[in-house]
Amino acid sequence: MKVSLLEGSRWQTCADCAVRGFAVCAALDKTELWELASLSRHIQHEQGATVFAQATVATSFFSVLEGVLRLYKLLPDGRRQIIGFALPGDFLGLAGSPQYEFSADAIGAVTLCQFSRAGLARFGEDRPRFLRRINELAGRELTRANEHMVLLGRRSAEEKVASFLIGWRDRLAGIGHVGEVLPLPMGRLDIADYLGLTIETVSRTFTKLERDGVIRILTGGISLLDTARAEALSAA
Amino acid sequence: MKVSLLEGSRWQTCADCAVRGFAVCAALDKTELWELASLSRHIQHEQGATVFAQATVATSFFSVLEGVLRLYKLLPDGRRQIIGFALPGDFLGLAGSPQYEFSADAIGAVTLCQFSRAGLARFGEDRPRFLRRINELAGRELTRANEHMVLLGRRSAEEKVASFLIGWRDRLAGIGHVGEVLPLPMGRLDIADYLGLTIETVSRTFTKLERDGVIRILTGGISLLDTARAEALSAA
DNA sequence: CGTCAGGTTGACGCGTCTCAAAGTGGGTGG
DNA sequence: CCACCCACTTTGAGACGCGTCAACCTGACG
Repeated sequence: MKVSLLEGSRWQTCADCAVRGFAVCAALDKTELWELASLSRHIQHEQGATVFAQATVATSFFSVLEGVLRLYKLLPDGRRQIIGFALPGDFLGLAGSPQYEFSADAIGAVTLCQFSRAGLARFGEDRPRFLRRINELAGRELTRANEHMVLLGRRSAEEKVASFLIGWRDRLAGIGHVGEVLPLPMGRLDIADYLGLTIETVSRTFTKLERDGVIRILTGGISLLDTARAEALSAA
Repeated sequence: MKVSLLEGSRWQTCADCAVRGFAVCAALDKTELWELASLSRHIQHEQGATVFAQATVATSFFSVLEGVLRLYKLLPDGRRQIIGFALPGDFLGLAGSPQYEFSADAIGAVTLCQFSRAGLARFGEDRPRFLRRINELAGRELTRANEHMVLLGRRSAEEKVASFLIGWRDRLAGIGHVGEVLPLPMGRLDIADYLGLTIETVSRTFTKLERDGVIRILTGGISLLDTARAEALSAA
């Protein structure tokens, strides 16, 4: 069974944008929205494409419209840490540094709303409501980062995988996903690099969770059989 | 040899505050500074005191004036992850959530500038310059968090310790610390919980680095003998 | 039906954790 | 001023979880 995620949504203008309700622009009124629209353009990337790379000049901000991206940092010797996955509504560029702090690439096809750094900075300069919105998103990101640190530093492999599944389920729920099947558009290697594990350990842990009746493994996703157990592991 | 850190600095008004140049208030002009001062009060905490605890109602924001705090999250079973150390100039409360996301306690004596949540929120509400300053600090914090994730997920014990030392050196340098001795006001257990290791592993790794001529261990700090080597380990 | 990328499984080794004991320095009270 | 105490740190020995290396499986696609 093939599991898909947020396919087929389309838009015409900012006002009826699919992520209007939870993206950066949620804070704006109609007039501002029009002005912002004039600063943005939609871009698409296909599976695997790199949207921007760590340490290159940060010329743009992005807001995700459709699809999922992996955000990661590389060590000189090639070790990779995925610091997060970006979903529709997520804003990229919060760090505000002149170079990108991490790389981002598309997992599956993605559609983004692109803004020039300078343009958006000028737009926001004197709009407290917009700035507060940015703060809100940054705060949320910071909270996620803090929880991720606990996961990476203090949890076992099994707890890591369970936390990831629960966290992913909750994020998808937050953008309106329903259904008893949890799509996992990223591969095992991405999950491993997100959790600070190897692909083999992730695979073994999935198998163990399935053997224990906590999940069922499907192609492209899983199904949570024993939610309580998974949540316990994830909180533990 | 006892190593001390930022002892003895005093202030009278916000205008000649010790952290005036790099705290939140750096963005404010004289008039605003006076208004902000009326919203704040100085508080002190002694060694080991908890300033605020995870999951309690977040009634205040804080700006660190003197001393060092550890910021940490606890798992139900007592495992602890230190997500960062707060130094003079650091602002606490960026997450903006109604409950504190983590606990903070004093390592040694600390002096803080305390603001009521509501008061500061009102103050900032319509001051873009202040909001942008908050954004800047949040961005910096986010960058640090991202790097911390790489450290926790993808580095060996030796690399972790070296990264910690280099990072700590740079942060102290950033607030004006000079001298060839690097003070470490936090204990080994704090370092372990910051790096996602056990105290024994941290201790062993310090010893190894000393044996290899990279550092010299002093009471309350270290001295970096082979900076290049330490930096190499830290970047690796 | 062959190919290929991604996923799974197994055997083994290593790095870090665990448990235990001894060392060290600062502070306190006699 | 010394002796004791206590928290913190260091060191050692052994166990174990996860990484490594290698082989095999599976499903999608041509």
